[in-house]
Amino acid sequence: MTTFYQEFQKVFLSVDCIIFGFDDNKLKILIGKRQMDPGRGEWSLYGGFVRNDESVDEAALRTLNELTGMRNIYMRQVGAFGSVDRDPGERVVSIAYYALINVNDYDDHQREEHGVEWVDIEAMPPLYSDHKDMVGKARKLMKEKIKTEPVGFRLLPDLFTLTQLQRLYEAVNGEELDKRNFRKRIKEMDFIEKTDLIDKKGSKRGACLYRFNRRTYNEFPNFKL
Amino acid sequence: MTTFYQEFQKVFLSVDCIIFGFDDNKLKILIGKRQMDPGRGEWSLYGGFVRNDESVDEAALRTLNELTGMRNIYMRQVGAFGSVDRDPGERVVSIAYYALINVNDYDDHQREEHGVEWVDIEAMPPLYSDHKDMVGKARKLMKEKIKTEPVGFRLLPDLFTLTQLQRLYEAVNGEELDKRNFRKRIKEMDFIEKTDLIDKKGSKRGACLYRFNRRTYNEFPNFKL
DNA sequence: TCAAAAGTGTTAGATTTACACCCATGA
DNA sequence: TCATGGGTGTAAATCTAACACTTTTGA
Repeated sequence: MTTFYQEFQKVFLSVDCIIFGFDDNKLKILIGKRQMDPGRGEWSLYGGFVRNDESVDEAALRTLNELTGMRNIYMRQVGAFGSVDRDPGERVVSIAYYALINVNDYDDHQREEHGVEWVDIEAMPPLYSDHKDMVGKARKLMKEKIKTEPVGFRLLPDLFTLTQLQRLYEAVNGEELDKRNFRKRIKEMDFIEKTDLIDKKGSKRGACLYRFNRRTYNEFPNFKL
Repeated sequence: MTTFYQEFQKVFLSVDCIIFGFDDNKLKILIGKRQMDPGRGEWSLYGGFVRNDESVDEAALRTLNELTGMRNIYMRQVGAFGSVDRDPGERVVSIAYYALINVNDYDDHQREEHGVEWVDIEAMPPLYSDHKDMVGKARKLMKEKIKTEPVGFRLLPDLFTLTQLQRLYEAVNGEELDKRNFRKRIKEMDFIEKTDLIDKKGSKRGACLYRFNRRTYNEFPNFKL
């Protein structure tokens, strides 16, 4: 293979993952204490380096899979973070990605083995390097996305109650919603199907369980919340 | 300096610029025929490589300045493009940026020296590598941005008519707008100031010239179009 | 004198928001 | 029996969208 660009400098390229979860009516992200230098012991996003035989997106998926063992994770790019001094040792440019997972699908032992924890996004500790900026931008993008595309379901179990769904949107938007107006809008979306199953965990009376029907959505994609 | 990451591979990192302009009631971008291998002769965005002593954002600004001689250009990151084979020769990951400039501010001789042209975005030729994807994403992001932040003025002269402003929004949104409704909304925005100057170029009767007042906007930032 | 762009208000319909009570159940 | 969350409809207010004619002037 010919080398075309000898005169230019190369950089290390990494990916960092903002992994969102929803639990206890709160939006959470998965962070851990860095186990490597530089920055050992500081709270940090989970990341990895991009290899030469994989795309940047593939590197992010691989990294997510390494951490969670999960596949088919919803993931979107947040952007490139490229300050000169963002890594204290070497020039490392990082591409941030956010992911949406259902916390119940993530095995707790695997989580502990990797030394990561679910942390309430409203009560995040200081983070390593520019990771706080990454989280901020990821959150903003996710908030916009979840308004216009049915991706919020990725944060919930397959079966969920309308109150759970409402609490999710409240956590993401940072404001309370009116129960009746919220349910009115849900009713208009045929792809949010009522099942005949009842959830008894959340209340004494029990609440109907719903599911997202992707088929129906694809036929008539008119999501708006 | 210590090397922490010896085991990982480095990549070339470039920036590519989607430079939007507005002329002849059409949204345009600045592209040129590649003067280097690989891809010599193909239509391409203007780009450059990231140096180790500058941030990625700085590299984009430097590249924009190299091409246009302009400073204080409005510029936002589009994202990282990192397919393995996006560059036929070497592994090059590129960070795309879009910029908004007023075509009148760009010296035509300088433009010709760099061999770039303003091309109607609705009639773009095929572009080198993944540049078409970059343009698509840039356009989508710009379209969203221009709805909620007063950045469209960057594409117009300091003094502009309401018809010019309307044509700009029509070009970006890809649909015609109602003149009366459009002007009603403009009137509500105090930071779009009517001057007592008249433009006689666009019509026989003459149209009032307006300007964007950033001070007023900062006091009461309520833009929405 | 006429073609071409500038400028100007009103109304119907659609959307959004505010709001309060009864129900079923487990503790 | 009572505390807790589940479930339901209406009306006012706001926002959006549709629509047509007069003015000015250079060619």
